[in-house]
Amino acid sequence: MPTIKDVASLAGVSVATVSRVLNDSGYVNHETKQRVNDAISTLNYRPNNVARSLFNGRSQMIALLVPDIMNPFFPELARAVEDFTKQNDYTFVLCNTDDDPEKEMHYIDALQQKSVDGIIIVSSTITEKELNQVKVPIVALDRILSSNLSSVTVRNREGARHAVKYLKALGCKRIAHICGPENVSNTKDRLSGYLDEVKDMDWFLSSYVVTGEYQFDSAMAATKNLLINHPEIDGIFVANDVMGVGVLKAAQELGLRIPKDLCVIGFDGISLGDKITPSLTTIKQPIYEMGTRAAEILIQQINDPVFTVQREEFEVTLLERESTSVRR
Amino acid sequence: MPTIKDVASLAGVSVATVSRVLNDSGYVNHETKQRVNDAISTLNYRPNNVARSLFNGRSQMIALLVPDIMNPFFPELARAVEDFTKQNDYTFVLCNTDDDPEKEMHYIDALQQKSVDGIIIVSSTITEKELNQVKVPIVALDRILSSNLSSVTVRNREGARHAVKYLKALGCKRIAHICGPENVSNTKDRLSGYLDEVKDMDWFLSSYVVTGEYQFDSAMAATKNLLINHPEIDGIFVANDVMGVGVLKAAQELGLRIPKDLCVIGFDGISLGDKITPSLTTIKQPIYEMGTRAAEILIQQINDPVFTVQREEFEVTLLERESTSVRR
DNA sequence: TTGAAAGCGCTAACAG
DNA sequence: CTGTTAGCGCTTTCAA
Repeated sequence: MPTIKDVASLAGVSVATVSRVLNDSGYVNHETKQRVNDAISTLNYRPNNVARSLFNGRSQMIALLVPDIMNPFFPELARAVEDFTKQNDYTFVLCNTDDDPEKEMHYIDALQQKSVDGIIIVSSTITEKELNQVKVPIVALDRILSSNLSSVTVRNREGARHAVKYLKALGCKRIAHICGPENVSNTKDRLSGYLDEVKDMDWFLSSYVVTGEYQFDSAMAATKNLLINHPEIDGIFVANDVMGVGVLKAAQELGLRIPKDLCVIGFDGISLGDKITPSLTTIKQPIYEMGTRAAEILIQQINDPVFTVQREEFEVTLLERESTSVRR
Repeated sequence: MPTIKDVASLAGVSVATVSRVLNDSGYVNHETKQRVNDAISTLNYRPNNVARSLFNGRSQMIALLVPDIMNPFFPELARAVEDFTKQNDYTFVLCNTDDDPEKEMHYIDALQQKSVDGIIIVSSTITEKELNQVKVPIVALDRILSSNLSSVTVRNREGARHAVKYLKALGCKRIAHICGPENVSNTKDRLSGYLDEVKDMDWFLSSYVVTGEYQFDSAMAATKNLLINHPEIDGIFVANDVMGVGVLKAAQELGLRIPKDLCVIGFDGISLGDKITPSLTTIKQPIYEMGTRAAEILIQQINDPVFTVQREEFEVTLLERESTSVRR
C-alpha cells in the first residue's frame, strides 16, 4: 500500500501539499495539483482512513445495532439506513445484538474504540447507565430508550386500536392478542391499544392475551394453545408480522379456514407478509422512511454538537390482505 | 476519553508500562500492574483501537459482503460468521452490496482503508481485476469467484440432481426448473444438475427452464407464465428457497393444489421454508456450518501469511416437507 | 504557494 | 522490571 510519502516524493512535493490536494484545502498551484493527482493515480494511492481517524477522531462510519437480523423487519430497516448513510459518505455497518445486553455493550465499546461517528440502535435491554457510556451521538429506532435520546418510532397504540377496530368491523366477536416481550416499549403500546378497544367488552378475558416473544416459533406454539383453549376466538391481532406468519401457520395446522373461521392482522408491514398464502393483513409502518429519518437525525447530531433531542413519530396505515379481506 | 498517558500519570508509570499490562507482554512487577489496573478502572480507560490499528496495520475487524440482505439466506449465513468471528475476538460487520459492482468495490475500498483484517464475500459480479485490488485475505462463500481464492460452497450439481430424481420418484412426469441469474456460478451448477436428469427425457423442452433471478417477484411472475403455457408441468425444481416461496404463491393463485397438482422443491434450506403453508421441500445446505467454516478459513489465512488456497465443498441433504410429501 | 514539524494514541525496540 | 523514543500515515499550524 503506498502512503502519502510515496505520492509526495513521486510528485516532488511535500506531504503537506499532497494532503492539501487530497482535502481540497488551502492554496495549491494548479500545476502542482496536476502533478500530485498524476502521482496519486499512477500509484493507485488511497488515503489510509485509520490515520485520518486517529488525527481527527472521526471515522466516517455509522453503525446500526439491531436485535435480530433474522427478523425481516430489520434487514428492511437496515437497507434504508444504509442507503441514506451511504449517500452522505459514511460507511455503514450492521451489527446484530440478539437483544443481549452483553453483546450490545460489546459492540458499543468496540465501535467507540474504532471512533465510530454515531450509532442507531434498536434495543430493549440497554439501560440508562450503559447509555451514559456512549460518548457518540446515538438515535433510538423503533423503540424508545430514554427521554433524553432522539428517537424514531410509530404511533403504536393508535395502530393497535386501528387493527382491533378493523377486526370488529369485519364482524369478529372474540378478539385475542399475541404480544411481544414485555420489556419492549412497543409491546406495551400495542397491548395498550388492544386493551383500549376490548377491555370493556363483556366477552373479554385476560387469557386472550398471550406472549409470542416476537418470534415465529413462540407465536405458533402460543397460538395453538390459545385456539385450543378458546375455540370461540375469531380474530387475532398480532403484535408483529413474523408472529403473524406463525399464527397463520398454527391456525392452518388446526384446520381453521382463514379468514372464514379466523381473521388475523399483524403489525409491521414487512414484505414477507405478502409472500405467503394467505397473505397477511397488517398495520404497516413506513419502514424505509423510518430508517432514513433516523439516519438523517443522527447525521444532523453528528454535525451539530448542540444537543437537541428529536422525537419523531410516524403514522401507520392499514394494509388489507387475504388474512382478513375475503371474509364472507 | 482518557488516553494511555492519563493512565500512566495516574499510576505514576510510563506509557510503555501501561501498554505492557494492556497487552500482557514483557515483564511487569505485580504491584505496578495492580496500580496500572486500578488507574485503568478508575478512569474507565479503553484503549483506542484506531491508534492500535495505525501502528500494527490490523483492526481486528472482519467483514462479510452479501448481495441481498433481504434474502433470509444471507442473514442466516451472517449469524454463523458473526458467531465465529466474535469468538475469535474480531469485530464483525455486515455489508450489503446488491450485487452491484460499484457498491462492492466501494465497500472493499472503504474497508481496506480501515485496515480490515479480512473479507468474506458472496458475489457474482466481482472480476479478477477487482480481486487484485484486494490486499487482505479474502474467502468466497456460496459462489466461486476465482481459482486462486479459497472458497466454501456446496455440491450444487449433485443437489440439483438429487432434487430432480426425487421429483421423478414421486411420479412427476414433466419437471421444470426456475433458475437464478445466469452469471452466478451456482445457477449454472444447479441448472446442469437439472439438465443431467432431464435432457434425455422425451418430454423435455428447453422452455421448461426459466429464470427467476433469485428473487421472489421474478420467480412468481415467471412461474405463472410457465404454468399457463405449460399446464402439463407437475413438478418444479427451484434454484433457491426465496423463489420457491414465489412458485408456491404463484401456483396457489392459479388454483393449483400443492402437492397434488404440482410438486415443488427448492434449494437452500432457509427457515422461511418451514414457516409457510404448505411448507417447502428443499435441498438443504448446512448454512451455519458454511458460514463458520468460511470464517475459520479466513482467520487461518489472516494468521498464516503462507498462501494456501482451500476449497471446501459441503454436502447437501433433502429436506422433505409439505410441498411434495403428502402427495396421494 | 509550499515545506517543516508537531502530534493524534499506541506499540516495540532499545537502554538502563 | 521500567522508561525513552521512534514511528504507524495523516492533517494542520506556523514560517518562509
